[in-house]
Amino acid sequence: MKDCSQCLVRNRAICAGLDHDELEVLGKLGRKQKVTKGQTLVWEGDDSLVVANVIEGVLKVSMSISDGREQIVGMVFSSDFIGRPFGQQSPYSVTALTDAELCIFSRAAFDGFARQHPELEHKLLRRTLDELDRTREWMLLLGKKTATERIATLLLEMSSRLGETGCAANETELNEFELPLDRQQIGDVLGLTIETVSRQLSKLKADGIINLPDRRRVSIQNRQRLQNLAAAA
Amino acid sequence: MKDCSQCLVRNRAICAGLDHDELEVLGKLGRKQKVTKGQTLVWEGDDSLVVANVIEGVLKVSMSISDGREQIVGMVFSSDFIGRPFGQQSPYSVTALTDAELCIFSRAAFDGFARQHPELEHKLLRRTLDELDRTREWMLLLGKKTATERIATLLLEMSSRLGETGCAANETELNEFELPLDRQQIGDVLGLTIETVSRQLSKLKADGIINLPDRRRVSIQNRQRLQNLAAAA
DNA sequence: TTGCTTGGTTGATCTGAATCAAAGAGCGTT
DNA sequence: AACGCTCTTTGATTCAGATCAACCAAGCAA
Repeated sequence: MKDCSQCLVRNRAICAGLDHDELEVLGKLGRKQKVTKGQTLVWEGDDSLVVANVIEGVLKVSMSISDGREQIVGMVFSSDFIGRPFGQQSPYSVTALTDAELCIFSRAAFDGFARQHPELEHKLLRRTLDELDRTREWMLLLGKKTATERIATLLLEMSSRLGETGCAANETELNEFELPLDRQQIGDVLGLTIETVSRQLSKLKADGIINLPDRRRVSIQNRQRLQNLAAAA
Repeated sequence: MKDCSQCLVRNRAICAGLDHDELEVLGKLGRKQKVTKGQTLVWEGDDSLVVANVIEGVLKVSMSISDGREQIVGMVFSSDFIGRPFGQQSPYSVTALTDAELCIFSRAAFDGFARQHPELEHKLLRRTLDELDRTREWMLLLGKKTATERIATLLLEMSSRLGETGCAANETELNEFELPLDRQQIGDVLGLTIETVSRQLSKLKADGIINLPDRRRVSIQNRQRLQNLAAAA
């Protein structure tokens, strides 16, 4: 890697907080890599060979049953961490939903570096705890929420996570954004079929709560009503 | 705390690996506490004041929607860690499913100790990563599996987790065990109603796959068929 | 212009699990 | 042994979302 100090996610990824020398060592272990939309970086069940920071783009984390049913179990955004450190196999696949740019490390090398840099492990721990919280929130959605509640929750979550910039002064809830998911993928996140997703979105549009300028764009017309529908905890 | 060296989970909990002096310091921060079945230790949304190691017993981690719908998002067994370190609020409740014995720490004190003991944080990180894997596996269940598959998966999971002793030479898959959950709670783990749970269990019994000696006991008669029904990934 | 492809919508019908309703079964108390 | 309690099972009915089946719209190639 050329120069971590110029990295787009320098202050938001887990490498933030490392000093100049440490960054130099870590930088030698990693390499920048572009992946294209649809490309799978890690396959469920395969040896866990790489981990990475996301510099730019959105990826999905998914698990599936042998007959083809698939569930998206996580979404990874700019500055987030990808992969399964300290584990022989990856229990899930990681696939790019948009073109993306990553900072990739061999898992073994990263594990070794991490064990020697408590500050890095601490950041990774905090991130993992946050991810666990989000995942549990999603379990509540999958176990107990109705189709309408699920769609509303997803739109609000995307509005919020796509608006994150890492800069505390600049946390926006976007009112218009481009979904990094097609209808099938929305279904795979929410535990619904493509038809149900489509119907629910059409309903929200008919009710004037959202607008759908094109296949991928969503514009929130009435956030309050959307929040009511999401049946927040 | 009197003496960590005598602790039942000495070699399995996250404190394993600390040396004598460290253990003494940590021991002074913690206290043993018994909780009775049904008692709630941490309330969803409240300040995260305590964390703990489970010495003995089983607890549930749950989240709910304001109208009362509840989802169990995790189960905690002997030697597991409870609570939300490094966070102001706890996003979930923790409630004892059986009488239990805990080793409790104030969250703030534990956070401080952890930050100064990388080995402890490392153990906590590994545990959190494992818990995240299990949680994602459960998302697949909630999003995509049928009622039959869910019940079969739960029975196999309980058989395996109740059989864990921490001693690698002694990992058993129990063929008969006592469920720490009543029917309602099974429903709350699986995203099903109590009636569906009851019907599915009756069906498995009628098919000779399991036996139900009493309300809480389960005895697996044909593990292979149960595994087939679970539709493993 | 036509045809083809991919992704999305809409309608009709079906079904697995929820809901509604009523019995049982086990158990401690009097 | 009769009562009240909680938990569980079983049966009848309903319904949200799945499935099956057209159809539509945008992009693009020839």
